[in-house]
Amino acid sequence: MARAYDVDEVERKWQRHWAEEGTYEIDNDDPREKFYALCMYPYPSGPAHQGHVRNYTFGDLVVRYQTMLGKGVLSPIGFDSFGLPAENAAIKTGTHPRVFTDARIDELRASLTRLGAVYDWRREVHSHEPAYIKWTQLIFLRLWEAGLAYRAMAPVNWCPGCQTVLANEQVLGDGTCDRSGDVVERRDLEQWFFRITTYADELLYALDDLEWPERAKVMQRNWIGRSEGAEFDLQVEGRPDLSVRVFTTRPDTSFGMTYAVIAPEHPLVDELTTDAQRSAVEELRRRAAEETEIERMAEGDPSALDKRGAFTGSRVVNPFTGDPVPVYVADYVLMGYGTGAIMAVPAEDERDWAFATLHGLPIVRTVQPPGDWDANGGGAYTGDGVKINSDFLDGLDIVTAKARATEWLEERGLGERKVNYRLRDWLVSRQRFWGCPIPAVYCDEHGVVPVPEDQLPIVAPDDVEFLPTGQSPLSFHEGFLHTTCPVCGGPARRETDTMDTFVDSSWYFLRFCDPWSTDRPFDPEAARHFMPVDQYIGGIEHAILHLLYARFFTRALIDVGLAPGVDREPFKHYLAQGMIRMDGTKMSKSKGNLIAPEHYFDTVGADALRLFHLFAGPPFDDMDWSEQTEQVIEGCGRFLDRLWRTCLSEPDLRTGEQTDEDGAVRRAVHRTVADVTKDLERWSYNTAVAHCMELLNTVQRYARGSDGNGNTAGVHADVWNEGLNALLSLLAPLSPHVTAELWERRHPGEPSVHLQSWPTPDPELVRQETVTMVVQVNGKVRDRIEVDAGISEADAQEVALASAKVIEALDGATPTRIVSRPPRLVNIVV
RNA sequence: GCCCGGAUGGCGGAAUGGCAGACGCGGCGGCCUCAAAAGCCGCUGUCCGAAAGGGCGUGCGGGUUCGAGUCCCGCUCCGGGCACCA
Repeated sequence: MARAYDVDEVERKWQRHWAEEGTYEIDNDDPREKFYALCMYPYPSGPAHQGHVRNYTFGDLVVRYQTMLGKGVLSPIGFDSFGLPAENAAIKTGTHPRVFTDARIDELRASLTRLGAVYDWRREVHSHEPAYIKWTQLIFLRLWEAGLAYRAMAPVNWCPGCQTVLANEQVLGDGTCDRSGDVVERRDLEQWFFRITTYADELLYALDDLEWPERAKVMQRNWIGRSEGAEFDLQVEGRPDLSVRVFTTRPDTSFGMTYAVIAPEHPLVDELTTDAQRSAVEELRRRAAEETEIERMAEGDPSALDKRGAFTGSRVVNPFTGDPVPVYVADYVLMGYGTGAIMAVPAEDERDWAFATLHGLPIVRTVQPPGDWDANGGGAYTGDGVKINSDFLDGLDIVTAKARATEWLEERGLGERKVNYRLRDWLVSRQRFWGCPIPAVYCDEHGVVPVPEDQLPIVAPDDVEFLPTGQSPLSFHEGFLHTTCPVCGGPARRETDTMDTFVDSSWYFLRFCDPWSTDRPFDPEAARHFMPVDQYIGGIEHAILHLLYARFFTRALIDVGLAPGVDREPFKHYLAQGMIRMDGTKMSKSKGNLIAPEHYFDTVGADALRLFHLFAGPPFDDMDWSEQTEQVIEGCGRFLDRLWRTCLSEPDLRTGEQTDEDGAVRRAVHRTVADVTKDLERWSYNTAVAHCMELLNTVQRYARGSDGNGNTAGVHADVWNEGLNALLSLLAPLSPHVTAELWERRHPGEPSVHLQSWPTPDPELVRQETVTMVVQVNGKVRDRIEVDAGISEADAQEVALASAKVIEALDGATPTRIVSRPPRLVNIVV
């Protein structure tokens, strides 16, 4: 595509200029009102792909726009540089993960620069650098000290193909590994956890005030999964010393409990199992233990599950009725939630209903279902209704009955109100090399002991062997492994596990506020100044994990004293950018290479590619990369060519009095300024581009009229300059290179367009003078009449009724009603 | 199964309850040119009509309203999230 200007030369010139001038560097004591613009820092995977381009184009637009608004914008960037791909590459090729990663960082940094994205590069951080590791480890120690980090036995995901433990997020919905496709196994290992559950309620309730996309908030709410109910003891029949505690969200249904269930892993299974039942129970437990996720899923959908279970031989007493009911062991009850035991009420719970019918257990309804319920298939009824068969609860609605039943338990000291969460503590141990080492040592005498802070950072040695053994290479490195106990000085062994990389990304935005700090993770004053992030941009795939962890971490850092006074919510606005798809699927790497941004930087240039990403559709929507995409990108290049030619054209300019056409063009200019400003404020980037295109069309038509073939009075110098200046300003955050170049050529020696103030529209000119008034008869448009924008209701009606087209449409009928919305519309109803 | 989104020309997409289809892509026609490319101008929802003009039209069926792409109720299809959490 032949271009109107040397795109490559212009873009490189300005990229160099911004870097040399330090235009977007900001000091911590900057006096301007702050604005913190942040894109999720990327995992360095090599040159940018189109997903990056989209993300960082949105972010850069915000940085430049807010700067022109006069804010002191903090625009940092860094790299999420720990992670499995680098370690896998090391196993495969022998290259050290750091060498591999540093090379990928250089590539991605170069891509971002070519995109024209601007940052305060002095603040760049890499999560694998000792200067960052040190503080991640210190934070770990402080959380440990505060009881927010602890060690416990836990089942973990083990991938036999990768020979390593996986993070939960690396296990797909069907229980397979997202890299190798192998079925993930469960293993019990002692692991490190962060006590995120302490903050469950706060993390839940604070969501209400966040300006986030609703679906992201809903995902977090579901993930936290708060449920209110009651917990109480079921006395084991004939065993006054033994009871089973259960949790229920439906204490109102207690009179309908016809059996109880405990999880196969429940500690009381052995005690409750009679000799006669032992072999059946053992068989069930064995199967449950061996069972993998995928095998359980294969049983079918939950509603039709074979509710496998075995009778223990014991009975417990229903405290409400005094009746004994049988206790079963069944794998549909999970040890990890609630108490690992339930009262089963088949009439009001679908799972219990399925189990009860399969095992021939009685069913007692305690809520009156609708009259046609059983006729329409029946089953468990979980809706609202009147309580029945429930003694003192009879006649009540469910909400009242729940409260009454809970009170009844509390009065008798049998149980109490209880809130449970689906959210579990965050398992942070990883049996990997390429992550932040956990700063702990094991001493035979003193157990697990924290590494003293003055010994940080603990950095992994370079001379390790990368083998797919399923253990961190650190555990074979004698020099690293052996140390001394900080308490007694005796021989001790280092922790060889590293931290989940989500730990690194849970506080990087705080480090950005003060990346130079050498005596603490960051200066709280700097964090107080810049936090919270005013605009956070990144993929919705991080809606739960990263965003939840970061919200937890910010609170935890405040509470352990590392960030006093900092806002407890790190991200005020979150723009969840949509994914780029090809053929309806998420982009694969091989396909992604075909549309590599570098190719477009070389051909149409970064400005046109940016404009395309902004123009293609709403930023939160997924985008299909199709055959047509190429042509749309070229269209964006054509637009910039026209901009170039128009800005540098030299029509004959006149001065003096302005004509009506001059006035019309001026009004178009000011309306565009108003429209684009509004669009940028509401993230409607595609319409902002459209409005700029419209204005260029208007200005071009205006100029062309003066070429001799139009019927205008020619181009007025003031109108011409006002129009082009506004257009270049409005486009500056969108296509920064070409606008900077054109501005410089039109205003030699003056400050760059990027240092100009964002234009403000003249309200007088934004207001329309005349408006096309629509006249409807019975809601159908019959005429369009140009009227004064300030027309009165009476005049509007008069004009409407005088219209020949309206008279014809009325055909002599008398209006029964006239709805007037001057100056836009009059609707005549007959 | 449950919970969110979404459905508008050939395509991407615009439209505070008030002119549906802005802007762009593609297509058609024209100008320029020896010719092509580039550029420029015009047309481009659909049906009827030579035209003027008119009918119909925002997934489907109802409703509210003077007026519905927009609000309400009931579906269909597509996308996403969660799926034995008691």
